[in-house]
Order: sequence, then structure tokens, then C-alpha cells
Amino acid sequence: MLDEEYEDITYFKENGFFEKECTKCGNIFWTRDEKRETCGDAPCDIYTFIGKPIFSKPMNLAEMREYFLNFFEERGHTRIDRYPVVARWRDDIYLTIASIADFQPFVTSGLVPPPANPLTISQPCIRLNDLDSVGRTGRHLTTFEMMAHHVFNSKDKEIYWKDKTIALCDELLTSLGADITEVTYIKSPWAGGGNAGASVEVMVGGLELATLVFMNLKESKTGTIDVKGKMYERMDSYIVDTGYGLERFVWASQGTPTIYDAVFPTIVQELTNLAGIDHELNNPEYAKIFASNAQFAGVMDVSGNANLLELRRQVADSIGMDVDELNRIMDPMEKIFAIADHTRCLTFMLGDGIIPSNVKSGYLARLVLRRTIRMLADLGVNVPLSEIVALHIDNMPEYPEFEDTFKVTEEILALEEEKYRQTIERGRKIIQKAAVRYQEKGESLPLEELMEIYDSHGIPPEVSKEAAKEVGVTVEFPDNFYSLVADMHSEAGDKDESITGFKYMDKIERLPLTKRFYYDEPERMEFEAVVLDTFEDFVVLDNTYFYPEGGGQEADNGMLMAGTFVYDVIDVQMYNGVVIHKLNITDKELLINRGDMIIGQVDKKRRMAHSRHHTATHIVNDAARKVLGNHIWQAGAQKTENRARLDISHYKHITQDEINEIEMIANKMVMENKKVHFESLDRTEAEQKYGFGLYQGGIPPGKTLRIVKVGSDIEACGGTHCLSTGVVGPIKILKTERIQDGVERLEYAAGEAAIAAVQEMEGLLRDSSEILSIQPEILPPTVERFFDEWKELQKENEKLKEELAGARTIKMLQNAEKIGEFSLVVNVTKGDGIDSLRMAAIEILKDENAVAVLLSETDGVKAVAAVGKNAVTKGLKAGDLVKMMSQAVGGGGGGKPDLAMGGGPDASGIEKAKAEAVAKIKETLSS
RNA sequence: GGGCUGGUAGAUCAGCGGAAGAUCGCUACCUUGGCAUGGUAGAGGCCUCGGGUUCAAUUCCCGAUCAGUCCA
Repeated sequence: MLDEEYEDITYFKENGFFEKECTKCGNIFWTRDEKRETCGDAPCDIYTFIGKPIFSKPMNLAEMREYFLNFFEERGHTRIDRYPVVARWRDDIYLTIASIADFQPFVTSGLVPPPANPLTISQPCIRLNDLDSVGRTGRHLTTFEMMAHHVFNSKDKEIYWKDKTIALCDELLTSLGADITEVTYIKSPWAGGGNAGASVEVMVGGLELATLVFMNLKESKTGTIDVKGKMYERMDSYIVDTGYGLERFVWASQGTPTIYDAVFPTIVQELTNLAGIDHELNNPEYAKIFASNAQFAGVMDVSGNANLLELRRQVADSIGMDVDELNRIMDPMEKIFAIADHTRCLTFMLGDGIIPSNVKSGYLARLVLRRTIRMLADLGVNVPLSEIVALHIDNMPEYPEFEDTFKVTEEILALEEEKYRQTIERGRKIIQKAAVRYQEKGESLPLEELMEIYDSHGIPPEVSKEAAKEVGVTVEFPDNFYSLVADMHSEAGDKDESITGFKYMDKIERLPLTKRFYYDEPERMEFEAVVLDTFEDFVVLDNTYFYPEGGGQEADNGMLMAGTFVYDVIDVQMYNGVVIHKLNITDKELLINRGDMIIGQVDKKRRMAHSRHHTATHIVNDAARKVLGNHIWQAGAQKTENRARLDISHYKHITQDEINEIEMIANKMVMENKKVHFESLDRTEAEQKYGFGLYQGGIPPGKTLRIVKVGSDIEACGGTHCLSTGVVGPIKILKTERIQDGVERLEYAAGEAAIAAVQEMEGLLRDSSEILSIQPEILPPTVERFFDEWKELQKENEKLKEELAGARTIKMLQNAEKIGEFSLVVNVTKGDGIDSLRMAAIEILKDENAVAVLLSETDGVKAVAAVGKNAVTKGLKAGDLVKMMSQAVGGGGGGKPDLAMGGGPDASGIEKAKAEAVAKIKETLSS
């Protein structure tokens, strides 16, 4: 256990604390109050600060943030700028969920030095885990700022550790005017993300204001420290990871009934005005409701309707109010609080460049956005989201960057609102149709149907219920609807793919890192090397000029020559810094051995094509940003010999005009023949200098980054490049494609590949116009004319066939054999298709006494039977006739009693078919 | 990255193996002093594309593509 990690904390002993065990939950805590028995956390203690602020001076967000950062600056910490809320430097999380996330994984692992040490920061974070609770509890937020001071200690240098951290916390709280005897520190061992350590929660007045984590353990199979079933060992580096909740500090300083009233009072005010609700916090009776609600909600789980109902009941009891009356007051206010919170969340998300989408972080943005729209609709408030977001931006002048991006934000919000409106409209129709269908069967809309509609069409059950009600169908759904949907998904998919590592991984680990020279001498293609090892058709060399696949760029090909033996290199990969060359072995076995001297030859043409496409990708990215806006972000890229493609985040389709513009700008950059710059920089330094735009192409591992500058595009990139843009040659954008909502793919070719692509397209034009014997320039109008004419002819053809059928029918009816009052038409032709037979049959059917058997020998045999209304009443069925005939020609058929068609491949049976049908007809009709 | 749903007339959709439909919109005419409206007639479909199964595919199967949606 982690208990021993607390033993070296001397601060409590030296400062008159008492170590106690909470009489309610049993947790260990420290306090200066000898008489205290409970730990201070929910549910053991309830809020005492509402109406009675913890701190001496009420502060807003900006004031509190500044106070905190200044406090730690004065105590030797360096203030650093916030990181984006979208964690672009991480590939394991989408959103920044804590201040320490800024420094994971490379700073915390000790690989890369921190931007400053010790440092202080106020990091905006987004957590969507408790979405349901936001607005209800009075304290939950999706977006909050984690104020923090961090220390990165190493075994060589310790700045400070546990005692000083707790002392600073005590000092901060005291300086803000908190009653220090009310503060409790709860022992709360922490583990997460492969690390663990001692941690204390800082509680005042029933509110958790901060958590102080002392991260000094890492997960390890051979570790000896057991934390929650996993084994850990000590790290060389040990880190102070604190988290002070800015919003909670503000709340504690004001003692308002809810955190929302403290954090964004103007937004809440504005929303209540729009909704026509009075939110009169000056009225003590009214304020008491929310205070009581916050207290009860502080000690229970409020997700789900059942829990909410229980909360309402408790609150109503405590203040002596009717539950319905309470609900009437609380429900709209909870929505307003949630809207205020969600729109702030969107302000950060969109302001930091998230594009709403149906995948990844974009989906999270859309989720929040749609929840907000729904709640606004519930309140009957009809204002664009962008107006509320604009209020937040005005309210947070500390974030001027959001004003710069507001135009894009506004457009995105408008598009998303329209999109959701359409989705709901579409969904409502589907619901109503289904509801009516089930109602006709005397059933109610089943749950499965409701779930499917949510899953496939995004219509939440609340909306379904509402829509069904409009057509007079009542729909019920259980409280745990969303978890049922989640269960359905977990049943569906559970296949985890096996990780395909390299087969000889263990052998590679013993080899030295391959010296790679393709950066130092990018133009050299021939080299000598010593073979370090071989496995099957894989060869490892001491050095190489071959580029291994990576960064979306395919591997180099070429040859390895050892004496008189020559092998083609068909693939090159790198594992943990060791480059593996895969050879194409035509003989039985590889005739290269360990220790051999070989000559390597890189396929220059292929390498050049890759380099052109890689540099072109940076150029196109830059051009796209110039044309489409600064929000565009690379979501993936691939470079091959003939093509390259770049996926960029963008909230609407790229138009042809925009493509043309991007293409033009890209080619101008080529023509300017700018030098491509390379720079090797320390990771943190690079991030500080160039921002996270560096990680367009993903997050390369390691301490130092290779920075590639092409024009105004600056990226961390490990690929091979042209040394100047002119070498790239022409860039031709070939097509765009939407691979996901919010992600557009550009496909293009550069250099020789571009010429080839253009020539190929030209060929298509030439070939097409040659077929029509026209000039390519008039291809579009000509094709249009041809298509129109073709449609006309098609129609005319049909009309003529009908007329012909009519004419033939008259003749056939004249020649018909009489069986009583019935006339029997039998006709065998060649070359008539099933359609013309059927048309003739339809004509014949106008005579209610007619019976027809029409056969045609074409592509086998086609047969149609028509039985007039009066003959049908005699029990003659066209379907039966066709079945008989079709069997005779080895096929099948069917249809309705009056008209049926069929056929078969065997033409020799045609006479037999006819005879059988005629016999059957005569038999039936004459009886 | 995975799952689900859908592409049929200008729009919204029905049909789901054997004659391509409805409603709105459009055009013309009739009704009216004019308009709202009502009536009559008509135009408008490579049933998304490419394979397969079948005597026969808008319909079933596979693939592509476009769109929607849920989840990691």
C-alpha cells in the first residue's frame, strides 16, 4: 500500500495537526481542530460556506486566477501560458483534463525538461464524465481551470517536495482569509495513467478546493509497491502535481448558492431574462432553495431521473416545500446553469480549434452543442448559440484569442444548429411513421425501436416521446435508456486486434541503434555498410541511407549488393531506432551474412517522388490554411510515389473555387523556390517557440524534434524533403473527398506524378471527345445534348412499342380461337423481349374474355400469360400457366392471376410449353 | 477506428422479386370582376454507381460512393 509514502510528511507533526480517522467514512485526515471528528468531505460533512464565504474577499475568475498565479510567482515559480483544451500533443486523450496533462508523457517521464521549474499555470480543462450532473448539483462544470504549481524533481536535483507543497497550500488559504482551523487534509492515495503516489485532498467548509499529488511511482511488473492491485516502483523523477479549482475558489470567496452564480453571473442573468424567469438571489427564501439543493446534491449521485427525484424529495422536505413546486422552480434554472456551462465549454472547444464532427474530439463538441440546443428549446429560448458564446467571450477578456476566431466559431455554430434542426426534423418523421405503424397493430412503440432510432438517427428518447405524442401515441422509456444503448454496443463489438509487432523484436533489442544518414546527406543514394544481423529476409546494417516508413511517407526501395549478390530492398521499417531492410529473395536462402560488407543503393526516383510529395504536403497544408482559415488542422496524411493525400479539419465542403485557389497558391510557393529549413530543437523549446501547430502530422516521440519550415508552415517532421520548394515541381490537386464530418481529404500529385496525372486526365477528355468526333471544349454541352436526346428517344421508343403492341394485339385477337365466349390468343415469336410481350398482354387484358399465351424465343425462352377477368373467375390462373411453360423450358416464373411472366434457357422446349398451356386452358375453360 | 440507417419525380417520402407511385411544387386550361381557392389535364424518373444471384432486380447478395447517426 501507499501508506509509507505518507511517512515522510513532517509538516503536519511540526505544525500542530492532529491525525484522525473520520468517524463516518474511516478515512485518515489531518486537522488543526482537536475536536473535529469527520474528514470534511461529502457525505460526512455538508457545505457550510453558502451565504458565509470561506475567504475574506469576494473575487471573480480573473481576480482569483491572477491572485493565485501571482502568489506562486512571488514564491519563486515561473508563470507559463495555458495549453489548448484540445490535447494536440497527446495521442491518448482528446481533451486536456488536468494541468499535468500538459506535461505528459515526455516531461513527466524525464525525457524532456519542463518549460520552467518550478512553474505555475492556470490550465483550462474539459471533462465530460459528469455531463448529467452539470446544473443539477450546483457545483459540476464541464469546463474549469485547474490552477496549479508543478515541480519536477530528479534524483540529481530536488527543488521541493511534500512538506513545502502543503506549507504553500496552507499559506495560500491563510492569505485568502480562510479559517485555518477549518481546513482538513484527507489522505487519498492516487493512481492513474501508469503512475501513482501519495495525495491529499484539501477540504474547507465541506468543499474540496484542491488536490496535492506527489507522483513518484510508476507501474512496473517487477515493482514491489502494491496500489489497487497493480505493482509499482519508484521513479528517478518525482513530481509535485497540484490542482486548485479556480471556479471553486471563486465560489468559496462568494458563498453563492451555486458555483454558476459565482462563476458566470452575467451569463446566468442574461439567460434568465431570455427565458422569462426570475432568478432572485437577493430573496433569502429563494436563495435557500438553491443552497439546500447544493448541499444535498453535494452528497449524492444525481445522474438519472430516479436519483434526481430523490434529491428533489430531500430538498423539498428540508425546506418544507411541495415537490412539484420545487421542481417547477429548479428544472428551468438547472437548464440555464447547464446552458451557461456548456456554452462556455463550446467557447473553449471551438476557440481552440475543435471542429464538430461525428468522430473523435469533434464528436464531443457536437455532443455538448446538441445538448445545449435541446435545453434552449426546452426553455423556449430562441437565440443563436453564437450570441451566448459571444457573451462568454466578452466575459473573459483574459482570452483575447477567442475574439480572433469568433467569426469561424459563429459560422460553425450556425451550421451546426441548422444541421441539428434537420436531423431532428428527419427523425421526428421517422418516429411518427413508426409510432403510427405500431399503433395500427394495437401496440405501443417498443423500446428496441426507440433505441434504434436514437442509435441510427440521433433522436433522443425525449424528442421521440414528444413527436409521438403529436400523433397521439404515448411512448415510455426507462430511466436507464442511455446505459441500455451502451450495453447494446458493448455486446456488439468486443474484438480487440492483436498488436502486430516485429517477429524478431527480442533480437533487435540487443542490436545498436542504426546510424541513419538520410537527413545529413539527403542527396546521397549509395553507401557502404556492415551487416549486423539477418533474420529470414530481413537485414540490419550498422548504418543506412534508406528511409524507413514513417510520418505517412512510404519506405525507400533500392538494392543491397554483397559481392556478386544483388538483392532488391522491398520494404524498410524502424523499430526502437533499429532499421530493418526487407529483401526480395529469389534464391532459396539469403546469401548475406553477419559481418559482410555491403553496398546499398537507394532507388533515387522513388525517393525523389516521396520527397516531392512530402514537401508538397507541407505546401498544400500552408496554402489550405491561407485559403480556408487558421482552424484547419492536419488529421492525417500519406505520401506515395504517385500520389499524396492530406486530411484537414474543416467544417464545410471545400468548393471548387477554393481548391483552385489552394492549388494556385501552392504552385506560387513552388515558383518562389524558397529554401526549406531544417532545425533540431529541444521539444519544450520548440513548443514554446512555435506552438502546437508543430504536431500537424502527429506526435513524434523523443527529446528533440526535427523542425521543418516550408514557407510559413512549421512542423515537427521526420520525413525526407526537397531542399527548396522549386524542386517539388508542379502540384496538381486531383480530388477532394469528405472522409468524415469535419474532415476533408485533399488528393494531389507533385512533380512527375503531377504531369502524369494531368496527362491521364487529358487522355480521358481526348478519348471521350474522339468518340463523339468533337473538340474537347464542347464536350459538356454535347454530352448534355446526347443525354437529353437519349432520354427523348427512350420515351419515344416506349411509346412506339406500346402502339405496336396495340396494333399486334388487335390482329392477334382477330385470329383468336374461340372457346365458348372466351378468345384464346396463342403467339410464338422470335426476338421479342419480355417487355414487349408484357405490353401486348396488357393490351389483350382490356378484353375481359381474352386469354393469351405469348412466347418468344430470345436469349432462351420468354413466356407471358394473360388471363382476362372473366376467365380468372373460371379458375384459370396466369401464374399456373407460366409455371407450366417455364418448367418445360428449364426455368421458372410467376406473377398475378391475370398477368404472369417467366421463361427459361432451353429453347427446344418451346413447342411443348405452348402445347401444355393450350391444353390446360382448354380444359379449364370448357369445363 | 468500430457499429447502425438511408440514397426512387424539383422537394418530402411510399413500394422492397413479376405493369414505377402518393403528397406538395411546376406548366396549361376551366371556375372568378380580381385574388384566396376549387376543378381538369400534363410535364417531370439511367429507382446513386459497378458486379453477382434469377426466366425476371428499383426490390435479394457483395463492393464502391454519397449522406445521416451512435460509440471508443
